[in-house]
Amino acid sequence: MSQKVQAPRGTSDVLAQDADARAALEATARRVLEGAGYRRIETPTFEHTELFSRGVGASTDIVQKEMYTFDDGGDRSVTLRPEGTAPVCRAYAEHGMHKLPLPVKLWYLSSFFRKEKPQAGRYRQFWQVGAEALGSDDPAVDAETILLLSTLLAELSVGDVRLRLGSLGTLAARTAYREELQAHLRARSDELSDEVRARIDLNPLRAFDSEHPGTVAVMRDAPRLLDRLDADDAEHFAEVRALLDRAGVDYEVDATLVRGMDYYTRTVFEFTSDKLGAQSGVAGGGRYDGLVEQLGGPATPGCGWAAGIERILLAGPGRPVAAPPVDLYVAFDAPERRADAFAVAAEARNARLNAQLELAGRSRKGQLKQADRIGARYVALVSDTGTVLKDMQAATQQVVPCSDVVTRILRERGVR
RNA sequence: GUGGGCGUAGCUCAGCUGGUAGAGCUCCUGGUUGUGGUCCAGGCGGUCGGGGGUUCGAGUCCCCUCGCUCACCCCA
Repeated sequence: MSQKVQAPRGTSDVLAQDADARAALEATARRVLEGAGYRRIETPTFEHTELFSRGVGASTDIVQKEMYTFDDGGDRSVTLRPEGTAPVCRAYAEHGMHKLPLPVKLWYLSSFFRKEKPQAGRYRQFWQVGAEALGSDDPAVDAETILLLSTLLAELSVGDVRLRLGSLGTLAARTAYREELQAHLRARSDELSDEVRARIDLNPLRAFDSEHPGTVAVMRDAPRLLDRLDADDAEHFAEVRALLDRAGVDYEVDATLVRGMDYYTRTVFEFTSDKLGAQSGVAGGGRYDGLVEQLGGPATPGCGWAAGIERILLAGPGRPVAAPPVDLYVAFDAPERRADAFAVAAEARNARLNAQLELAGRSRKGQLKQADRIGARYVALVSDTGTVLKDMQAATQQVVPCSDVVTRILRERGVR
C-alpha cells in the first residue's frame, strides 16, 4: 500500500458524484452573482511572493507559515495563491480597471493553497468562490455583498448559518486599539489563564473568547474596538447595519471579530455553520480600502468575500445530483459487428443524442445489464441478422437496418 | 508544530487469549427469468500501510516509521 503513489497530504481527488455537486454549486454561484452584475475573473495560480507578503500582511499566519513558496528558476520568488483578494486587486491595478464604470464587480471560483495541517473542512488545496466590488466606499456595497453571500448560502441550502458582523475602523485606529487592549491585559495578567497570557503579543483579541473565569472578569472591563472607531467609520458601520436590517438579514454584532488578513478596514463579517466541526467558518470577508493602493495602484476602496466550497458542501444537504440521461446504448453480439456499432453511436451523437457504446467486451446479458444500469432509454443490438432496437422503458423491440436506428429514435421521440 | 483515534480485497468491515486470511456489497461469467430486475452457482481481487524484533510460527505481541482522520492554533 505505502509504495503506491498517493495524492499529497491535504489534497484530494474530486470523484464523480462530488464533481456533479460542485458543478451545481458553480452554476448557482454564477446565476446569483452574474445576476447582480458581477463578471468572472481568473487570476494566475501563482503570483510573485511580494503580492501576498505586502497585501495579506507579513505578520499574518498565512504569510509566516502557510505559503507554498518556491524559486521560479530566475531570481523571483513565487507563491501558490493562498487567497483571492490580493490577486484580484493586483489585476485591477495592472489593467487600469479604475477607468471602468465603478464599482468594478468581479467574482471567481478557483483553488487556493495553504500549508496547514489538514482537518475536517481544512485542506492544503481548497476551493473558494469569491466576489469583490472595487471602487466605491458606499455602505450599500458592504450590505449588498453580504446580502448576495447570504442569498447564495441559502440557495445552496447551507444549514444552521449565522452571520457575525463587526467593524475594524482604520488601520491606525485598529493599531491604537490593539495596544490599548494589550496594556489592559498586561495590567491584569495575573488574573488571566496561561494560554491567554501567552498570546497577549500575538493575538490579544483571542482573550475575548476565553471561558476561563478570571479572564472573563478581566475582559468585562476591556476596551472594545467598536467604541474606538472614529466618527466616519462609526457612521459607515451604522449605515451598513441599517441597510441589512432593511433587507431582513439577521446578524449579530461581534466587537471581537477578527480576520486573518491585515488588509481589512471598516466592515468585516463571517458566516458560520453549526453543521461543521471545529472549522465552522463557511465564508468571510470585509472591506479593504487601502489594499489596491498598497499594491501600487490608485487609491481604491474595495469590499468582498470568499466562501469555502468544501465547507459549503459539508454543511449542505448533500442531495445527489441526477446523472445525465442516456438516450442510446449500442451493443453488439460479435467482434465483427463492432465497426457497425461504432458508426451507429457516432451517428447518434451527431444527431445530439447521448449515446454510449459497449467498450468492455461484455456478454449479451452483461451489455443489457450495463444499459439498464446507466438508465439508457434505447438499446441498439447490432448483429449480423439485423439490428434489434429495444425500448428499455416500454420493453418493446423491433428489427431495423442499422442505418435507421437514429432516425427511428428521433421519430419516436418526436411523437412522445 | 503538539495531542487523541485509526490503518486487513475497489467499498463497508469480521478475524477470541499468536497456528501462516474471511464475509457482505461491487465487478465479470454461466444458469433461471421476459434478452435487463429477482434468485442460484462460479470467478476476478489482499506480500493484513512499511521496516525491524520476539517466537518453531505474527494480521494478532514489542519497537521504529509512513499514511489517514479528529482536535489545539489559525482560517474558507
